[in-house]
Amino acid sequence: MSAEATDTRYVVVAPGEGQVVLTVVGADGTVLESRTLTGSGGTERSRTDHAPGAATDVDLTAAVRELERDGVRWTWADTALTYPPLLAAGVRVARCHDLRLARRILRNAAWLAGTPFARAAHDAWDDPAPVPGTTDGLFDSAALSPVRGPALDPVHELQRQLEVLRPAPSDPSTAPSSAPPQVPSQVPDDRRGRLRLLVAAESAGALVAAEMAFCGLPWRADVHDALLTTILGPRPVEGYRPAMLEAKLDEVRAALGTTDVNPDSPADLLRALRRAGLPVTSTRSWELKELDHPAVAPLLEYKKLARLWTANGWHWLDAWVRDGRFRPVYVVGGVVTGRWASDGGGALQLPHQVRDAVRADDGWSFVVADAAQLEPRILAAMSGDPAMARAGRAADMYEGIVATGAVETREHAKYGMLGAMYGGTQGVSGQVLPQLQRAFPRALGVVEQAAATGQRGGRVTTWLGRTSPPPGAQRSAAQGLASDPDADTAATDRARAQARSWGRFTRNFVVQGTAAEWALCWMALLRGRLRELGGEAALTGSPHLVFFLHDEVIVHTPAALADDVAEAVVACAVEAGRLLFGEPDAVEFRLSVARVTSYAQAKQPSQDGDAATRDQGVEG
DNA sequence: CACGGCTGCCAC
DNA sequence: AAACGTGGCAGCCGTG
Repeated sequence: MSAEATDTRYVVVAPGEGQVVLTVVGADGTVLESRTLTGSGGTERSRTDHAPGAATDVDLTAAVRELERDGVRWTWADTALTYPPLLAAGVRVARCHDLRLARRILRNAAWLAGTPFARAAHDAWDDPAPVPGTTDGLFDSAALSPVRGPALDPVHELQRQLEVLRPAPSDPSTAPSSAPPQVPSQVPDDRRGRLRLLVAAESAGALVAAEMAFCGLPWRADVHDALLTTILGPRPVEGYRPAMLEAKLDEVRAALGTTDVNPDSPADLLRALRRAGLPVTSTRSWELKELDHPAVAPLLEYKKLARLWTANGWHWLDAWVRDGRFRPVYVVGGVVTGRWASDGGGALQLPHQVRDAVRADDGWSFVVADAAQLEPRILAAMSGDPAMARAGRAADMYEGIVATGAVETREHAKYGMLGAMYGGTQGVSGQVLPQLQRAFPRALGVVEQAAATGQRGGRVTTWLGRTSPPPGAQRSAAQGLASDPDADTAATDRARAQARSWGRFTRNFVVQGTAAEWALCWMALLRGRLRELGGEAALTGSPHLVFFLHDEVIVHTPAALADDVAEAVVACAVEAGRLLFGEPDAVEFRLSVARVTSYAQAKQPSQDGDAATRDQGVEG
């Protein structure tokens, strides 16, 4: 993930009608060479799987294989469109530059405000990527796709992005290349360097996402089905509830003295509960839990079972698991903070209940690794708070905080820190906040400052320069109203509440977003190491990433390599910390690492919160 | 009947 | 411990 190399050569892939143009561009933006690939006779493919931006008629694979040996950075509009066909043809690439993902980051970057790049008029590069596979007749997105139009020249776009990211010539680290057309402004080179790293990491993430979709998460439908049958009863006839749900529902109805309550309708259920004399204001589980009534227990059980049935039951299995693999669609950068989102399949919310269906292939293992207390460690690192960094070198950071004497118990440390990062004010969070502020003024200052900026309507940035969106029009309108002396108090209160809410968002943004950057770097580095471990073997025949969830990865690996993989995962976590925050390892990014054959054997959430008993992994 | 808002719960 | 951050998604229910 060497984002900095000045000798990098970019190969821009520009698909057109019946041809693909490959343009080699130097790090200074100079076009070095270009070649046109045309549909070679005989191998012409059907256009039925035509995706916009993908090289459909032209076989790219040979050219990619050849140029890949030179270590180039592949540059294309959308990794999600262009890379999957290459993977299907057995081709992998080491590095890429995703123009659309980079564009979004750079256009929003507050650090680049005032540059010509930031001020340029909106164009189609700012539009969302076309959706792959939407190619039916009238709404053929390929035909409509601006990617194919003359207006969107990927070479030109790369040149613009390289220019805005290029270090100023005064920077001693800059190679004395021919004077680049200078240069947007007084953006400090340090910031440009961070943005270069962010763009490289985001692009690497796009490669990982495509590869994970290609490989899929190993999923045993038979195990899943057996699990459902055990918990819910046999699969019911379509339109009927499973037996165990009906049984619980009978108990609920008996206890409430009704025969016809629909437990799936909150309004109906609420009425029935109140008729039975229960003083509830909603049907939320946590509210019901407080009540002493014979209907409560079976109702809570019903809700639990119903959730499993509707969200991850047989329908889900039919829809999302094929040939022993679960293939969710990951949306890189889909969350404003830089976290990934997913589209369909609920990949970001796989309940622990069903994780036993995630099984390694015969002779293979999973290495499941999860960053321990990632966000507080990130806050310690980005704030440079020496006392909190000391706590962040402990195996368990919350114990580390207790050891500084700032708070009494691990629970106080945990909920205090979570509250500080989320903007909590009530309960334990609020109580210990002053203690944390006293002990860690710089760290708490970072989040307080971010909250204050957001509350004023300002924007904040992560460590690498991802910038929060401007407050919505709705908020601004409310603000305007609030400053109007005639505004009624209700409107004023609403405006204040909205401002505070935006402050909580920006408070969390800087930490969550920087944690996402660490995780991207971690995964990008790991991807490279896994490729080395795999040697010449194909992606699915060697250790490969199969799952990523904010601060957690799963690698599917031949069992014989599992120990090497576990070591690599830990090494990459350390390296990711250095990449972002520099050499000294002021904070240690610890992992818990498990070598398992079922995902369910990896950490379980314990009932009493976040067990301090969890093992702290192989780096011990 | 499609769509969107709302509720509630899952994940981190 | 408490109802405080980011999301996805199923089902209900009112609206056009």
